[in-house]
Amino acid sequence: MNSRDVTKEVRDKYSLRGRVFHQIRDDILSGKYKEREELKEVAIGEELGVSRTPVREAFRQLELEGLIEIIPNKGAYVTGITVDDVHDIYAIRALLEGLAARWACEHITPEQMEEMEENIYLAKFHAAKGNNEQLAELDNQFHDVLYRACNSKMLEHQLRDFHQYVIRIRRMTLAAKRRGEASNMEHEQLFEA
Amino acid sequence: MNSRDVTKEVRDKYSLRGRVFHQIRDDILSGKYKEREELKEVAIGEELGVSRTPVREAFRQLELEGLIEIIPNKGAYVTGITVDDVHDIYAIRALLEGLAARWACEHITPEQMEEMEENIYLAKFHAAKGNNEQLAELDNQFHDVLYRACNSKMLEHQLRDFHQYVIRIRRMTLAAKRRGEASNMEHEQLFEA
DNA sequence: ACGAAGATAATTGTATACAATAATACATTG
DNA sequence: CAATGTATTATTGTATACAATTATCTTCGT
Repeated sequence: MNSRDVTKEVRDKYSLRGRVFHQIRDDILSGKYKEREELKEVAIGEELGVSRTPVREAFRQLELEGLIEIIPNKGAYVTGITVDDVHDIYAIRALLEGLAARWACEHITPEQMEEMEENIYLAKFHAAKGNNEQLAELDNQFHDVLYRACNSKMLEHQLRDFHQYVIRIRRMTLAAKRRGEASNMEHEQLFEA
Repeated sequence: MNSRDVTKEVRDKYSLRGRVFHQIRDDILSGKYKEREELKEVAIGEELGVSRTPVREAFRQLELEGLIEIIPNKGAYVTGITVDDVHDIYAIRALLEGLAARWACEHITPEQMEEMEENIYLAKFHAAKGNNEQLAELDNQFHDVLYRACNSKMLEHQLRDFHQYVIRIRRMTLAAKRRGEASNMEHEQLFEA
C-alpha cells in the first residue's frame, strides 16, 4: 500500500477520518464488533495505521448515527438493539417509505422506472432459486432507487440512516428470511403505485 | 426530558466538547451564525476559550445533525434550508408524530396525561392573549411529553432531531404564526386520541 | 483470608506541534 | 494591461504530548 498513486487516490475519496468512520461502521454492521463491545481508540488507530485523532472524530459521528454510545472518560461501546427497537425501526421505516413512494410517483424519471422494473424482475428470479445473498443486494438497490426518486434530500437522508439499522438487524436475526419473501411483493406494490 | 437524556445533557455540560457542541448549535438555531456562513475552528475556539480539538469534534456532531456541512480541507458552513426542505420536514414530522401519538396511547402514564392537559389549558390562555413566545415554549413542552410517552427510544430520537429543524424554521419564517394557531387544535386532537 | 487504601497502569480529554491543502497576493511575462 | 505562475498566508488534517480520569493491582492491617 505504499504506491503513491494509490494512496493519493484513496485519500482523494476519503479523508483519514472518513476512512476510519466507514471502516468502523462496516465492522459494526458486519458483526466484527459485537454488541456492548468496547472500542478503544489506540487499538483501532493502530489497526488502521492512524493516530487517535481521526479515530475520535469518527467515534463522534458513529455516536450520532446511533451505532455506538460514548460514556465520557470511560469508553465507546457498540450499542445494543433490543427486539423492541427492531419493531420500532421497521414500523418507522415502513411509514417513511410509504411517504417516499408517494413522493416518488410525482418525481420518478423514466430511467429510475426502468431500474425498478429490472430489479423486480431479477428479484423474482433469485427468489425462485432461493439465493438470499443476491436478493439482499437487490433489495438494497431497490430502496436506493426509491430514495433517489422521492426527490427529497431530507427524506432520503432519514431513510438511508434507517437502512443502516436494517442491515444490522439482518445480520442479527434469521427472521430476515421470512421478511425477504414478503419483500418482493411489497416492492411490486410500491412500483405499481 | 427523560432521565437518560438528562444524564446525557449533564455529562455534556461538563465536557468541553459537549459545551462547545451545544453552544454552536444554539448559536446556529438562534441565528447568530447565518446560512452559508463559514465557521472557523480557531475563531470559535478562542471565543469559547478552548483549543481546536473539542471544536473539531463538535463540528463532526453538528454535521451529522445536519446543521453544518463540512467540505474537506475547506471549511464548515452552516447549511441552508430550502422551502422544499421545510415542506418535507413538516410532512415527515407530521407522519412520525402521528405514529408517536398512536404509540403514546398505549404507554402514556397518568402523570404525562396530566402534563398534557395542563399544557393545552395554558396554551389556550396564551393563545388568547397572543403571546407567541410562551406559546412556542409550551409547544416544545407538549412535544417533549409526547415523545417521552410514546415509549420508543428510536422514534423519540428521530423526533427530537426533527425538532431541531423546526426550531430553526420558526426563526426563519414568519409563517410559523399561522401554524401556531392551528397547532393548539392539533394538540387537542392528539390528546383526545 | 478479606477488605480498604494507595500506588500503578490504562484510557480518555485536551492542547499543541507539524503537515497538507486551499486561498490570496504578488510579480513576471506576453 | 491581462494572464499566468509563484510565493505567501490562512485554514484544515493529522500526530503527538500532556493532563485528567478511571480501572487494576498491590500491599497492609485486622
